[in-house]
Amino acid sequence: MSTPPAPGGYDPHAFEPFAVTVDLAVLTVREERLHVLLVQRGQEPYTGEWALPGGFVLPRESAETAARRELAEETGLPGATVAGLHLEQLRTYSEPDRDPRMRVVSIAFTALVPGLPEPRGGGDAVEARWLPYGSYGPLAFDHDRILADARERVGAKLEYTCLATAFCPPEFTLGELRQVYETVWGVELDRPNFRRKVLTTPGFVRAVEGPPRRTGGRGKPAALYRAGEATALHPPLLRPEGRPSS
Amino acid sequence: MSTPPAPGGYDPHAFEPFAVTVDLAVLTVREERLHVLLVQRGQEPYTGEWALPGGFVLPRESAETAARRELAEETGLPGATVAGLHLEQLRTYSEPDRDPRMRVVSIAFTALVPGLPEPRGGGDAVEARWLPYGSYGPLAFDHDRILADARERVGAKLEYTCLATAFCPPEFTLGELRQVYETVWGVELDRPNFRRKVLTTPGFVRAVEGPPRRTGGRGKPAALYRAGEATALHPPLLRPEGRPSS
DNA sequence: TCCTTTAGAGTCATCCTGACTATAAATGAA
DNA sequence: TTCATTTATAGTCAGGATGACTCTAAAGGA
Repeated sequence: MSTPPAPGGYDPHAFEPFAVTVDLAVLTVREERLHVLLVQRGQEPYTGEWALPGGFVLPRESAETAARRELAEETGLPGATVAGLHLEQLRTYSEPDRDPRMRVVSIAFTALVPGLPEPRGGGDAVEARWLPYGSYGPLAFDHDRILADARERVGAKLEYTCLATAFCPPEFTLGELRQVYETVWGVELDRPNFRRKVLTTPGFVRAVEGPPRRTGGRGKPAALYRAGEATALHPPLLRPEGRPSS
Repeated sequence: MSTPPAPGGYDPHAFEPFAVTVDLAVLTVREERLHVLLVQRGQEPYTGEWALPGGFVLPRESAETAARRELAEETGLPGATVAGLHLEQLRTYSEPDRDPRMRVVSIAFTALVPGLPEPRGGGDAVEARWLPYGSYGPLAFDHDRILADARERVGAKLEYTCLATAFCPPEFTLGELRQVYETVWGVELDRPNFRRKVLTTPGFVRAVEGPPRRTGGRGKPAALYRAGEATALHPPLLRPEGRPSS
């Protein structure tokens, strides 16, 4: 028998309840390093420690709605930014003792973002910050595990989807796009080969009209591109060797 | 604020609870068709309709433990079979109205199995059966959606993992392995090319010693193989064209 | 005995990739 | 000013992987 002790009436309060939360692994590339959006907890348990943004799903919300709400609350990122964010479900963590308070099942999401404004704390979070991946002590709960899963998933998706453009601003150079791959994979890629692959994959990127060029960098100015309409990479762009998961 | 109305005390009964369930998309290949393990519901809601096996996660269980328990209960499959089954989390479905009774969040799993004994009903299930994918009316809840997601995921994983051997018995012919790909993808593959790809991928399959051969089939007897130690396919075995999702 | 079916060996042209070379256009240092 | 450095971008070339085939072997069924 699998039904909890509420045979016919489904009394929602008759059995020990689960809490359902969402956690967000929001990743970006800054200064050639992978960065993670973390918040400092303002409540028990793990008060003062770094954790992924997230929180309880409310009674009438879907998990994705809750994820956007919590992200906006805890990081103060602009509403339009959060609304337009591409969220993807990572997996659900349900070990019985992952939260010391009570039984909490957490649905984890991953989001990839280009450079964003500095976040600020809010809601249950004292502070919110971009930190380089791995540059922090152990996170609260099982959030280190979630983050590792997120990184692995993102690394894999870069191979066979056009997801890398999500890390870039609306207009970007091929060098910036290559940086995304190099940073997430932790390898160096051959520039001409990368360029060839991206440009010969139909719909991966679209050249921006006229010859506008990138300012600021060291070398020769680069042409600008926008994300194309393709979502999948056929054939894929495989990372060299097995994964050297930095 | 995201914390439910239990600021300091975490009274588990103080707010409207969520129920957490698991649902299983168990797939196999039978007679050149993809089959799904379904149960006929013995309880409200959707009494008498076909649904995925599954049920409530108990207070001290992880989702995966619950999935195995429910599968054993509802289908009567042998305990050893269920224990050794490779379960993979698919995703979690959390739309507020997906269950008419109350708020239910369901963690869906996918399992790939070789030919298995006929299941029987049990627990909340009146009956349990293998049905050809798509050969049934609408399923209970959002289970059609879950099943479609499972098929898509499995099709994708066949490309870049060695997962196809999970559909095969311990010893199998390359023809049987090819059938798995053809059935899940809904395409025909060139036999010599498929053979070359499988045999030149290190660790995909291991030839069984001595020249034992397959009985029963029409044509020339085939050599037998076992699953190798590899789990990933580098480079992948891509399906032809875009997905003709049957 | 043939026809059909499947296994399995092998060929060939094409595409894709990794490794390189070379040139152009910017910045910063000497 | 000049040069070294950095990055972008155009090519080349060989080898590997793939798709489309052909051919032979070995079984069962008509």
